Amino acid sequence: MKVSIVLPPNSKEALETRERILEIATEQFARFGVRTITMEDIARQAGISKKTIYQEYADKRDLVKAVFARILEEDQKRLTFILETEDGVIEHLVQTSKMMRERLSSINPMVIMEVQKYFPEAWRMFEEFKEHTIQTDLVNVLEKGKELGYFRPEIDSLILAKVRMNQITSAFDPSNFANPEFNFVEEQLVLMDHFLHGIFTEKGRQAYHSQKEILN
DNA sequence: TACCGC
DNA sequence: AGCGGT
Repeated sequence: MKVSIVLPPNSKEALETRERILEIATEQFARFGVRTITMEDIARQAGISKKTIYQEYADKRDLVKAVFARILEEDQKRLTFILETEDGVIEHLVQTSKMMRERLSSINPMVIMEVQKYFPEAWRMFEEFKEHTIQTDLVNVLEKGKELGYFRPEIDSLILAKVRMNQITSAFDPSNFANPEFNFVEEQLVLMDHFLHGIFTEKGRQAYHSQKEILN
């Protein structure tokens, strides 16, 4: 039996078709995987025809890329915004770990493997994001944190930014996912915590922990 | 919605 | 076989 999702008859068309497709795709891909969800599934849930989807997106790869691009963009905005506020270093760190937990635990880990394997262009976008945005962001936080006395003054921001990036990358290694014991989200959070405690001053450590109490 | 081809 | 694409 087919289950059809009935939407409010015309929820004001507040969302453009393109946007609706993107939202449904984002949610469905994250929950069930980019391979198990078909273009037809998305069309059905959106209450439109496949043809309409293909008017907005050239093909499935294009749609997967758009989904990823949007997630990355949103996260980036949230993070740079925090760092632009005065000080903001500690808030940025705690917010980052919160975002990672929320984001990663809402994504079926299988999706990560599928995208690496079957949607290399979308994966490439993620890698570029890592290499440019995350690295730049890290160097900025590290520098600012040093100036404000949260991190030990002798640390090399660029080297440590790269170390941190390698930690992130290593947790994404497909061989990890083969192990059922492996908790992807937990590993990322533990690695981040460990990294931070290696560079905190006492002031930084305390600020981090009290900020965590407040925000989490 | 039917259909093709991978 | 079933999905992407027409």
